[in-house]
Amino acid sequence: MTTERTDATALADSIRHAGLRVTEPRVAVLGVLENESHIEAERVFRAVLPLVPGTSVQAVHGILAAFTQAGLVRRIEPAHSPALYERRVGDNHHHVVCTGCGAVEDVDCTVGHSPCLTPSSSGGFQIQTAEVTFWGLCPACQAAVPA
Amino acid sequence: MTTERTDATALADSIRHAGLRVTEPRVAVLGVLENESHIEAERVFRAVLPLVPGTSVQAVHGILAAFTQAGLVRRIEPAHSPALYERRVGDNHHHVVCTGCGAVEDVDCTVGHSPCLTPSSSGGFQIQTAEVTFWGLCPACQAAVPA
DNA sequence: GGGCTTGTTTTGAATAACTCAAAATAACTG
DNA sequence: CAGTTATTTTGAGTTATTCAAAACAAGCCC
Ligand SMILES: [Mn+2]
Ligand SMILES: [Mn+2]
Ligand SMILES: [Zn+2]
Ligand SMILES: [Zn+2]
Repeated sequence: MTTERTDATALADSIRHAGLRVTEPRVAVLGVLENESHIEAERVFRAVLPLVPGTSVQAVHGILAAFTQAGLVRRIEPAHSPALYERRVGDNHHHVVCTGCGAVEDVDCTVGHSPCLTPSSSGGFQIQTAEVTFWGLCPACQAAVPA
Repeated sequence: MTTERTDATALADSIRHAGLRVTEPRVAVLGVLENESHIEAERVFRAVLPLVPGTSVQAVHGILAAFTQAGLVRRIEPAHSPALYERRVGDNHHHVVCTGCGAVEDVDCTVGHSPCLTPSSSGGFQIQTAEVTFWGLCPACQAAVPA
C-alpha cells in the first residue's frame, strides 16, 4: 500500500543516482514524466504546480534541462512544437507525429533494418546518431478527415 | 551576357508559376535561396536588404512562408536552430547537422535502402513522410577536437 | 495606359518558449 | 548542527516568429 504511481523514494533515488540533489520540485517533475510521455515544459509545470505550490516555470525548465543533461530524460524537438520531454531514455527510439493534431507516439527502431541510417554520402561528417521522425495521421485524425 | 547567377526572369517565372505575384522582395529572396542552402530567415533578410532597401524582416518571413506553402522552397527545423529554408524541393532528402557548429548538409536518401523508413509498429498512424536527421561532427569540427 | 481589385508589404505591436542573473533558500557533507 | 554549494524564486530579457491595420502595388480589364 506504499506505492502510488511510482514510489517517491524510487524517484528520489533516480535523481540522486544521476548526481543531482533531491528536491520537491524535482521529484514532482520526474513523477509527472513517469505518467505522461512526450510532454512539454508548460504542461509539466501545470501538473507540478498543485503538487508543489510555488514552483516556477523557470524552475521546471531548469529541472528538465538538468535531467536531460544527466540522461534522466530525453528531449525531442519536433517541427512546429515546443520541446517535448520523455522518461524513455537510453534506447534511441524514434517518433511518429500526427500532422493533424500533433500527437506523438514512440516507434521502435527496427533493429536489423538500420542500414539506411548510414547515409550514402555523409560529406565527411562523423555520424553519431540518426533521428527519424515519421509524419502522418493518427487514428483519430484519419477518422475526422474521411476523404 | 544576360545571366547573373540565376536570371531574374527565371526567378520571376518560378514565382508566377507557383501562383504568386512577382514582387521585388520575392525575387530577391528566391535569388538568395538559389545561392545559399539551409539558410535562416534572418540571414535571408540581411542578404536581401541591400538588394531591395526597405524590405522588412516580417516581409521575409511572410515570403518564406508563402514560398514554403507553394512548394517553392522547403523549410526544415533542426533542434537547437531556427527554421532553415532551402530551394531543393520535391525529393525528400535528408540532413546531417554538425553537433559542434550547426553546419547542415544534404544527405541523399539511399533509394532501395528505405525499408527502415517503414516503422515496425506505427501505432495505427497513416504514415506520409519520414524525416531523417543525422547528428555528427563536420570535418572542420573533427579537426578542432583532436581527442 | 489608367482604373480596379486583391494580394503584398510596411509599420507597429504582441507572442511563445525559453534563457539569464541576483538574491533567497534549502540539500548534502562532516 | 554549521558550512558549503546547489537549487529555486523573482524579475527581467531574448530570439524567432506571428498578428493586424493601413499603405501600396501587381496583374487584369477595357
Ligand atoms: Mn519517445
Ligand atoms: Mn537540404
Ligand atoms: Zn491526430
Ligand atoms: Zn561543425
